[in-house]
Amino acid sequence: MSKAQLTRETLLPMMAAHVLAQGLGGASLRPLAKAAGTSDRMLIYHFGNKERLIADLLEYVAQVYSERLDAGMGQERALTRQEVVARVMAQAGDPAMRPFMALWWEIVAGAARGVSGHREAAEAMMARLLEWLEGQMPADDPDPAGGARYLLTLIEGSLMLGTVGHARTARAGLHAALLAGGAEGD
Amino acid sequence: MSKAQLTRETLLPMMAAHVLAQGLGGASLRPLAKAAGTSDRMLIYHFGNKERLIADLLEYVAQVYSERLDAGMGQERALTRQEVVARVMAQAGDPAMRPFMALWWEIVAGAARGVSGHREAAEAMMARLLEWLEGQMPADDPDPAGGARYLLTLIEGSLMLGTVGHARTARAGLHAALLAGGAEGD
DNA sequence: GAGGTTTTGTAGCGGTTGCTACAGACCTTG
DNA sequence: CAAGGTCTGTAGCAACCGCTACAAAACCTC
Repeated sequence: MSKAQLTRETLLPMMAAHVLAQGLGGASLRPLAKAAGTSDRMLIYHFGNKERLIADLLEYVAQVYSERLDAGMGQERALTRQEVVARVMAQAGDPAMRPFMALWWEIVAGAARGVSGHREAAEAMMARLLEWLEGQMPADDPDPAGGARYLLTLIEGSLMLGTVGHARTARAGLHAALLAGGAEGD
Repeated sequence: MSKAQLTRETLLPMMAAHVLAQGLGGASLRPLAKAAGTSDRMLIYHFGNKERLIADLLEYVAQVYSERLDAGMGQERALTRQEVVARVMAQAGDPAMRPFMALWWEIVAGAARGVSGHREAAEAMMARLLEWLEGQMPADDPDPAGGARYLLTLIEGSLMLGTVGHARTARAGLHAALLAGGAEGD
């Protein structure tokens, strides 16, 4: 075990880190291999071709994302829908999440173009986030299932507007959404 | 005028068509030039370098998008917020819009990575759409400005979920959003 | 230790990338 | 017609792309 053995499982985390930092666009074999401490030759050997490598890599990223959500699962429920949204937006706005958000939009773009593996990964991540959101809905919520879908739509719209320079618009949108029938003024 | 003269203005539309069809990812000089009926040599001559070319191209796309919104501006206002959303979603779901949506997510991804020109183009398009939405709000809406921002957030979230295989989730989210305090059942 | 399979390094192929050097065509101005 | 700028075609550079041929290690089994 003096030399770290190189298998798909040991390779994927290091390549995922590289893709998070550098983006999917520039994810070519040689830089990817360097980040994982191997050669392009070995990546092809282990994954067959680049297309399968990227698909496997995204599947791995989706799985890591799932596990991270599970880790944050334990906390007590929020009391209102606003609070649910505020928590998620705060977490997504965390600078540590920036590389992940950047990768996320690349995955969405790939899904829109039909690039193999992208839609699957994105779909899995959204399904997981939806499930998590359902578990986070206030205990007295009249419609937790529909509400979670509603909040997911709002949240993702807000995140997109935020990355595009319209954070202000998104904030106003959330405000109008969640305080429409609410108690607090302003 | 036997030979079409090649200026930035005549080049941009043809390159925009190519990028809409093929995506930004594979937008390299030679294919772009071929689509525009020139050589890579001339593209560099007219735009300086690829970075500026893409930035100019996206600016042009944003402008075309603006004009298209203006063209659809004339119709009478919707009567309810639901109707506004339904119209926009129907238009965005039109197969003719698919290439544009695919390009859109690539622009968002570029904006998230800080690629030059992407954030500007995306911001302009969202600003334009927001303005358009404000003009489309029902005449009796209690808060047209906030409502437009709210609907924009919802719509963009729905579009993203749709391209990622979660159209069903988006539909449920919209349903929960717009019929929550509404009058009509189902 | 022989034989066979699995894993790895070296080198390179044909193609594409953004960009440039050079020269010739063109068109305008004197 | 000459001079000088604007425009464009040809050719090519150095770097990179995904991928492969070949051979040598490393390993496991008998």
